[in-house]
Amino acid sequence: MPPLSRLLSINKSDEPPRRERRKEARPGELLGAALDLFVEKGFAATRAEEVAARAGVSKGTLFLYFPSKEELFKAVVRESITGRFNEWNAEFESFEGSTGDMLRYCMNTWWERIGATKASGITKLMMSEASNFPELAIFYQQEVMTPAHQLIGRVLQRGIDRGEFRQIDMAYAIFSVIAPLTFLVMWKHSLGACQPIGLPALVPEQYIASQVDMLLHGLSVRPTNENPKK
Amino acid sequence: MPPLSRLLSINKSDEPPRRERRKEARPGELLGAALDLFVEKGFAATRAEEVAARAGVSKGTLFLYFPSKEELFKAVVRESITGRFNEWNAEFESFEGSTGDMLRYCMNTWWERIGATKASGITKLMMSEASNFPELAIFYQQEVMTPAHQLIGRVLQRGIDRGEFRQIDMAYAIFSVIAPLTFLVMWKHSLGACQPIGLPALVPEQYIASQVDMLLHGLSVRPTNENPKK
Amino acid sequence: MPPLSRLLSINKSDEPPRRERRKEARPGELLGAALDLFVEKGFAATRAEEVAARAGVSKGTLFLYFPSKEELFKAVVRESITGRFNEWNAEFESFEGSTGDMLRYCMNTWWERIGATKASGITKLMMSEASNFPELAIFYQQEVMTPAHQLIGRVLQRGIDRGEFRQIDMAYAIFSVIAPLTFLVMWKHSLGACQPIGLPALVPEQYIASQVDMLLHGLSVRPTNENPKK
Amino acid sequence: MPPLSRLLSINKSDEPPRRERRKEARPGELLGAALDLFVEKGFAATRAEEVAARAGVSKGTLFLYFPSKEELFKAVVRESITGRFNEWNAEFESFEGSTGDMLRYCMNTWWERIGATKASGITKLMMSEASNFPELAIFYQQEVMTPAHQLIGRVLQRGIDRGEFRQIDMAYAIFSVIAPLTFLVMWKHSLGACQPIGLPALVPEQYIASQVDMLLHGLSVRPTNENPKK
DNA sequence: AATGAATGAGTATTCATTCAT
DNA sequence: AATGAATGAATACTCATTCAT
Repeated sequence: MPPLSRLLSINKSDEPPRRERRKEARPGELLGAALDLFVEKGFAATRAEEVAARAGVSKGTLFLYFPSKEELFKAVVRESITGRFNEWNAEFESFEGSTGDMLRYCMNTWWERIGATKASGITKLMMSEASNFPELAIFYQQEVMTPAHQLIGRVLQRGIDRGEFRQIDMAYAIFSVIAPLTFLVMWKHSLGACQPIGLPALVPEQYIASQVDMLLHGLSVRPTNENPKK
Repeated sequence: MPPLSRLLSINKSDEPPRRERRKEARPGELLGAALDLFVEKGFAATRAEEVAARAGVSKGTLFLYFPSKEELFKAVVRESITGRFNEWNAEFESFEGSTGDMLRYCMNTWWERIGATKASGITKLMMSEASNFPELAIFYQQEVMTPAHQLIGRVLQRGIDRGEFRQIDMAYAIFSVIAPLTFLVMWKHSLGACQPIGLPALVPEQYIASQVDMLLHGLSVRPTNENPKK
Repeated sequence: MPPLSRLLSINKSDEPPRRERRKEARPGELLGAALDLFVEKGFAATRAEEVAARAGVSKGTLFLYFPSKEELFKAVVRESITGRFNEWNAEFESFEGSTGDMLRYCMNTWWERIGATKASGITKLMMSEASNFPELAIFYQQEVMTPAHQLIGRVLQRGIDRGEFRQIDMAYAIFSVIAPLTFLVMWKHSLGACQPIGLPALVPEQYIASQVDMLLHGLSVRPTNENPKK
Repeated sequence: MPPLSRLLSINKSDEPPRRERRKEARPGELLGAALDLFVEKGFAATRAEEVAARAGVSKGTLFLYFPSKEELFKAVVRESITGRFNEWNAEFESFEGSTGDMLRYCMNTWWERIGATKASGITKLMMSEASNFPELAIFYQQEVMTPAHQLIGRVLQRGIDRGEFRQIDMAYAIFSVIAPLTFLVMWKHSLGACQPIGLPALVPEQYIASQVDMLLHGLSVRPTNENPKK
């Protein structure tokens, strides 16, 4: 049944809608727009039409590529995860130099490749929506968190083995790397965008430098004078 | 008008809402139920009827106390934030002992009073919903983050002044306290609930102990052998 | 989130919408309206809002009582079927008189109780939508067609046993009763409503009288002069 | 322009549509596919893309031949109805033999040429969709029902005139021929496809034989012993 | 005060139809 | 002529909010 407005030849504006054919590019454009909006507003508060509009297509086109909003969400998460650790593992396998430098390089590189890009939104997304998408949360744990733990664990172990780092409880020490980075992206995607006037903004590079500095001090083998009684 | 203690009762414990009818308790029960659900599912994905049901009242009653779902959300945040730092400031003003012990006490106490209780959900909420409620985010920054920064800043400064901690960039060092604690509540309320089988669970007390340990090492005045070239 | 028009207090007409509370009566009213519309336009072409409007309620109310349009359809069919044959079986069990009279009474009564009422629409519905609702079609076969076959079969057998009717192939003879009645309701709900000008309308009572007459002639024991060679 | 025989090909057989590309056959294949689907699912529940797919062409091609789904429906009905009675009238005009045989031949032939073929779907369609397409219903009445009435009327009148049939109310007696045949196609296209296990299936040829038998008995001139009191 | 039936704007999704290729 | 990507009006369904009881 043709829409009434079309039968009556009603055209609100002079510019006809652009009907570009970009089948190859569509999914990527839609995933990008969806990532932006899901990160910014959350899954439930993001309207499908908004995603389509930001990707420059109509509502219908979105559903041409993703069968439902939920599948779109899953695709957004999977897209940003797929095959990200393989390259990293190789890269750090061949790293030469002190493990301290390695850790610093590791965290700075993470910022450049993940933290500073849209991909960091995935972390925000999962933290915010995990309980609404339990299967995805487990998938994320397996595909992202576990490999990340392993990679960091290997770096720390290298430092200990080479006598650069002190003995630590590895399972929890890993969080000393993960926590500040995770906090950074959460901050960037939430309160960081609502900086109240008067407070100095958090500069990511400086934040990371400070965290690395504190971490390397914390891992150093020299005894501290802190808590001598303990 | 319900007594303030009732209104604030959601901060005190995790005990499930009582289904017995105590008229004066209604707003508090609703706020408690709302906090639970908003934290778990987000603002948009939480249905008003669900909140009412969990509070043991009917849908209509919810709107008797709160004019809209949005106002309910704001009330949840505001109630949970109200003046927590006055007592804390006083408490730590009178603290005697090493600043290291003070910092450890500080972080452990935060876990007992905030992190382990429903109140920690507010942090999760604000991180997740900040961009949907910018005014609340600014309110949160002013009422929670800024006082927290100041309190932590004062503790760290005490350590430096007393020669216990090394010289650091205060603005960023504060994040070395805030980041791990914030990460903990985010984790607890999101991915931590979706532990994939086979991985060891994160035990909050041990996590905090580890973070404190690393932090105090990182703040210690002794030089490290890390990056001797630098 | 309150609808914008309500926040702005836009009221298009002076008469406020009637908010009658009629929980008991709603399902019946909705089923009645749905039967009308499904019969008239088919399942797919009937809009849920239309059903609600004809029942004098809003869209939302419909879904308060029936979880989906499909469930509404099923309820419509089931409602018109439930416990219809019990009374009939008893009634005809106690019939006294010739079986011819019985059959005439049977078909006239069917018209009064079913054919002339909205219930006849169910037959039209099932004939039109059977392949869209296969499970319902089977349900209808079991709950309506099979009992009807049995009832008619018992009547015809009575006539044969009493020597009033000739020997016939019972399985197919039953259709000599069912077919004309089914045709009548199909006609009434379809082409009968589109009588082209100039043609005489089909008067149900006369149609049934004619069919009964033909049927009883057809069942009579006297030999016919038709097809003597056969 | 495809030859008429192609356009009408849907009336001739039930053979599945050929997927090989014969450009000239497109409209016919589309009409065939459309008839199948409209009959099976109804107009509203049939998707244009499905019709195209079954005809082995793309969605766009359908609208190349038919300006809208509604026009496609009308074309399906019109094509299937076109002039069928001229040949029949001539055929039966020249029939020799008893009118009983004529009527039997007539009904059997109808089954072979119409009832057993896809063309019978048109009857199902009109019965189901008449109220959604009143103009088509009137068209159908004029082109199919009225000629059919006249043809049957002439046959019955021949029997009466020749003393083979008893006096009857012609207008209604005609329905004694039409009703069982119409019922048969409705059954075949609806509930007949949902035979519940355990029940014997309706065999069309036997059904027709039974109906003819009953009809000829009913039309016979010999008095019956039925209702002697009346 | 409390209830829960009723409302209707809003949203995901479908699908007839268009049009660039 | 044919394709199928793109469109957007239409529709089922949800849920915050209202209000008669």
